[in-house]
Amino acid sequence: SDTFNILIKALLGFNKVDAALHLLGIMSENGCIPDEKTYGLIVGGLCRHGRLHQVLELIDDMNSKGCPLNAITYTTFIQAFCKEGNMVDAGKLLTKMKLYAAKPDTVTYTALINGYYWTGNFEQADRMLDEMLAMGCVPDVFTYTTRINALCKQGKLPEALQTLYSMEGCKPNVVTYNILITAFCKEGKANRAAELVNEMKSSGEILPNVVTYRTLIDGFCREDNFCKADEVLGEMLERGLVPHIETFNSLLHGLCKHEMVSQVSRVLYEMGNRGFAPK
RNA sequence: CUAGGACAAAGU
Repeated sequence: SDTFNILIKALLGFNKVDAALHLLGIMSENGCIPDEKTYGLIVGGLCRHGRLHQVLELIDDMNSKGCPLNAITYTTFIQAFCKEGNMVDAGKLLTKMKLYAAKPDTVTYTALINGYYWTGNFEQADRMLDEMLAMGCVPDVFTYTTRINALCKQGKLPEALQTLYSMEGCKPNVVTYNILITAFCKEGKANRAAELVNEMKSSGEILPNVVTYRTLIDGFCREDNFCKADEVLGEMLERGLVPHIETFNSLLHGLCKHEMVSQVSRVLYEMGNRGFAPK
């Protein structure tokens, strides 16, 4: 069944979910028993395509074959509901999962916490975190980052920063910082955001990525600080990162408005260098 | 040797 798992994984990589399902059938016909991973792969594929009803059918099939869902597969399924914003079914699944002695872990809880806060249910998100800790699961970067995101979305930036600086057992990464950078930019504090970028750089291990730069450039643009935005673009290009065409456009918009002609031509030149055609 | 969880996306 290892062989089949490799094939199934490959098919799913090409989004060939039906072909993978077909292969699952063939497997059984040939007396090859799908294992937990086989099912996990297929559930993941179905979830990614929003075909949650078929997952339910598959679960029946699994049960009849004496192969109950394991923790990973439960989590995959739970997360699919979270992504749809269907926290009712996500919560039901969690209950079921606990009943079946498949212990929810940090990944499971983080997915749920993220789901609750995206749907604006911050109280429940906090409760999930409490439950997670009570169950002895250790928060990791993903958990902290999700929590910081929730605080930011509620406008609690001071608390978010406090959380950043009190992380234990793991270190913030570029995503953690990006979330805070976004939050400051949205509050019209692009300068503060830029400080955070410097802070992450000076940590020596975390490098800004395209998301970081794009966020910061947009932040400066919405404050009409196109000089700074242009500076950031320059740094980005120096580092060999490729901005999205929209980033160029939003910057050009501002530079034109302020009649910063020489910089406009320079940006256009840089665009051309990178194979972007103005459109 | 990686089957599951976290981030941005302008102007008009």
